[in-house]
Amino acid sequence: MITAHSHDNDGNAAIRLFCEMQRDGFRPDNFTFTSVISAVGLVAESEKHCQQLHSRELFDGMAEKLVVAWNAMISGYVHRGLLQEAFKMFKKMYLSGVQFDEFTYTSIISACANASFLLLGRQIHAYILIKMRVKDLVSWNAMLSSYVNSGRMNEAKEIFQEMPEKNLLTWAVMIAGLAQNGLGEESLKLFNLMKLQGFQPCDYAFAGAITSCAALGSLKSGRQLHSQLIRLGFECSLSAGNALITMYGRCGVVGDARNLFLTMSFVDSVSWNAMIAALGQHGHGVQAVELFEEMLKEGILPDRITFLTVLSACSHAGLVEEGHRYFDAMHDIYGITPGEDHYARMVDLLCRAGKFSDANDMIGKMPFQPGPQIWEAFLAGCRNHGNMELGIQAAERLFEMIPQNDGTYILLSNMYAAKGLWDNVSRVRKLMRDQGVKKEPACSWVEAENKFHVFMVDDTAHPEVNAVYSYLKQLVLEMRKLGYVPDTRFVLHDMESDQKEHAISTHSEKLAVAFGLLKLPRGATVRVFKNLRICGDCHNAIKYISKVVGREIVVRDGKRFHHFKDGECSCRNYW
DNA sequence: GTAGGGTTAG
Repeated sequence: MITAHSHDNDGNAAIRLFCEMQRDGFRPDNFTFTSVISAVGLVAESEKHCQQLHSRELFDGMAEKLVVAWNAMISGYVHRGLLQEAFKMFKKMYLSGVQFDEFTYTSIISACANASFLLLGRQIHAYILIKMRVKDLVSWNAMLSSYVNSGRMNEAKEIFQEMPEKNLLTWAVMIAGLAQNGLGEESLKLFNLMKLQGFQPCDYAFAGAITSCAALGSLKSGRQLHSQLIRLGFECSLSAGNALITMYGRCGVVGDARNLFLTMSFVDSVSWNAMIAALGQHGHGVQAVELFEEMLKEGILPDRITFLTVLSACSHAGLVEEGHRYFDAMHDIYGITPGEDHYARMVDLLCRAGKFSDANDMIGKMPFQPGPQIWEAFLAGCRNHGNMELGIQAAERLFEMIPQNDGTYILLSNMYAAKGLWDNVSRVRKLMRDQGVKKEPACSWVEAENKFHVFMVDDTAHPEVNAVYSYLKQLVLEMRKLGYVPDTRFVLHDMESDQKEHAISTHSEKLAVAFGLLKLPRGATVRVFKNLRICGDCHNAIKYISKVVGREIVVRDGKRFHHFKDGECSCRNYW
């Protein structure tokens, strides 16, 4: 009977029965003890029917400790989140010479997955791999997801290869893991392989694949996945639906995201957060804020992420007052303590708006030391407003905190270049070289003719690059007639001025835009993606291009979207 | 008598 309650997850009922049993004078045996240990493990300390009953005492009192009892102890600890205790028990078990079985392994793997005890996890993992060749599928999956969750994708791939069998969950974990770790193309390949091997993808696998499309900007594959999803009857899946909202937003079609959001039969706070984020990334700050207010009216509680997205939305749209109001409300009304990330959004909002002294006040009010996030936001704002003095201060802090971060050097060097202080530019560049820091290469890509075309600066690798350059030349002639003047302040090295013009004319985003215009059907919107922030001259040039060709051009850079149309950009130069 | 694996939002 005690076991039955334990199986029903009713730990308290089992404990009560055990107390009765003892009161009536029955002596519990090993089996009873094990069940009760398990029952105690199910219940939180504060909710336990009998506070005096501790699994550890029961365990220590057992005359003969079989593997089952050890397992019950370990899984109880894991269940209550006492991971250190679980590891201690595991070690003790090893020292006592009792052989582990698959129950032991799964509990301990799960403990490794739940914590950042990665080092310990690795030792145990190595041990398990050697000691136990035969594992069941669930243990393998637990191991796989612990690697995926800690971002160790090479190890995860090894495990995935090594697994003697796989199920739906194995595939889903791997597909989502690749998506989250910047390996979108591999993730989509795996999704197709899954189907080829006869597995019908579940909605979690779909969600992972859709997330990859969002990262890559592959609207085409994203739409295909959406229709497959409907055909297979997963239309109501929350995780897939939420991933789709993000995918549409991140692929530049925020209207499609909104349509989906409005027609989904179930939504949760993740859906709301995703939709608010999509609006914010496209610079629709007012709409984002309105949606947030609607969320509150519907009685849905905002969380930390909701506030991050709302503050970002305010920042991209210059809604300073609203930002302040929500920042205060977060703590005062919703009881959420702002983290460094929330403060960083506020600093970003204020600096972007040129309110540096307010930003400094904000930093002064922080209950902890400002970290890299704060100074990065500060520096970016200084760069936008050409505030050299404060920019240098922020950069110095960043050099101390994260000397290997390429962005600091680049922003600082950009600031000097914009003012024509070329000596300082070369000093920063030298410092960067001396520190062994490499700039992440800029690249832009565009989806056309069923594949992605990637362009680097001054690209020579793409097979059709000559056609792109000659088309760009033609475009520039037309643009100049409308008043376009190349802005060479955005070159990073000092050189002769015609060389500077050449240098900016080959920026990757210009190449990708030109290629898209050449290859996509007449009149179709061109959607270009860039890994870093768009360059100021490119931003200006693409405005002119949109006017010359009479087409809409959408660029997603590392931070946000720019919709170019009729010579204007949706960001209204606020970015 | 003991156990366990997933997803979506920034």
